[in-house]
Amino acid sequence: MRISELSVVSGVPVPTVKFYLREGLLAAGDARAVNQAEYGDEHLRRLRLIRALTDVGGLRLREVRAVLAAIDDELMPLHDLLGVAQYALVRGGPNESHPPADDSGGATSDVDRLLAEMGWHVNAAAPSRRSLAQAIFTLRELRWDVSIDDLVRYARAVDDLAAEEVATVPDHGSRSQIVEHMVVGTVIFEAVLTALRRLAQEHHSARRFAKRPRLANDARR
Amino acid sequence: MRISELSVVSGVPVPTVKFYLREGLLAAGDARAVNQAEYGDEHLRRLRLIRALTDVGGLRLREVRAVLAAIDDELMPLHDLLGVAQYALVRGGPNESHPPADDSGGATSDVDRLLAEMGWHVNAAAPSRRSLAQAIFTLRELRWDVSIDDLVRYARAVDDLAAEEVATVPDHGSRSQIVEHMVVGTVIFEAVLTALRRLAQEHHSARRFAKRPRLANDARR
DNA sequence: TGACACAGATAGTAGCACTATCTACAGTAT
DNA sequence: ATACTGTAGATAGTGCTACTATCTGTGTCA
Repeated sequence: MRISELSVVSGVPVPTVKFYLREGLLAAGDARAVNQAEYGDEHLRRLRLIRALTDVGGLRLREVRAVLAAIDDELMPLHDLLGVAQYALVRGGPNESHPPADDSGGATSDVDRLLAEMGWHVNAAAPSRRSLAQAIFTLRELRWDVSIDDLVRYARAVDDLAAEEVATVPDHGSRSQIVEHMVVGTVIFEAVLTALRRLAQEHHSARRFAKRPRLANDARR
Repeated sequence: MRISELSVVSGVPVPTVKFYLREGLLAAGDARAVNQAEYGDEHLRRLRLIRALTDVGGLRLREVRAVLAAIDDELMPLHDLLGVAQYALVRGGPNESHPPADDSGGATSDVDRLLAEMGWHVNAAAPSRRSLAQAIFTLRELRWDVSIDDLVRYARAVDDLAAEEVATVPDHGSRSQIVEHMVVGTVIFEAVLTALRRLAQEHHSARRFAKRPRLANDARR
């Protein structure tokens, strides 16, 4: 497969493919001559993964790069991989410098209490701890009271889901397949979950706030 | 309150506050003289909301503007507001032009089937429909089979949550309070849910993949 | 009265994700 | 042999976003 064909089947413009090559997101093709290279299925697959992570997952290329590096790092233990993927994912990673966010409301300790309540054992440095604390802090700043019980309710809802997701990671197959499964599961199913929550909200919101329930096929806006 | 004080208590630099004023995200202060204006609590509150939406919710300013406009539009029916908020939220709104994404896998009709299965009545033009279909399509492109049953499992997990969220929207208080509640609930709790899912994943992943399970005196539920 | 803060305006910056163009060469069609 | 198209690799430029800097004229307050 030459670069133009790769471009056509993936839907990614040739200059962009070249850009990804330069950026090291995509391995170079098999050079046949000084101006000819051959690309295979693994290139197509990687390209699709990159676009899935950016378009659906909303990752930036820097984050995609970190995830791909973790996928390709044969030495990285499997149980570290999720952490790396998540670290790459969290909004406001090493770049966006959130201020230490004076935690006078005790959002951080609320997170600790929640984890204890749920029996979740999570690395103290897990970036999601900080995101969660930040979100709770922000809610309180907007005068929204969030109790541990509220959080527990949310936590229970995702607990089974997460357990099942982890359980469905295959234990056979090549390492790269397993790893890709975990990453895709983390990133893309997040989009799925978000979309579903919004659909559910719209349904319940319509039932509560709509004056007369419409014929249900009303395309407004 | 003068602009410098507003800046200090909100943690937003003065030039940025000025920028928001220019952009119409923040109402002008009460002018006392040609170079003096007074800002009140509502300015602080609005400023905090802007930062919450951008920092925690990950919205762009254009989207924030749309949400704020909806909040301030006294004529907009309450049950349309969630839609507007969501429309502003969806990745790839009017700007990022996703291709129609040749839906040969039938992701769109799967979404329809799922909605029927759940009994959810959702506007045909709801942007979340498209996001969900896009995510499903992407998963299948990555050779991940997603069944309706899988989706239903996810949907059930968020159904109760969404119902409760909608139920806790107060029916008293000023319109702007109600509206702000809905927006904050949609946007910020999404961040909460995401963080919780990742924490749960990390816990379950550690239990499965860590070589030696730790002392593990964790009574789950 | 003199240092300082402020409003409003214009201009500049940094980061991101591409996109365009150029050169030199290679394969293919005629 | 010659023209044409495609390609690798390099450098430079674009469009967008979210600020950030600086300037001017003015007002406040010690």
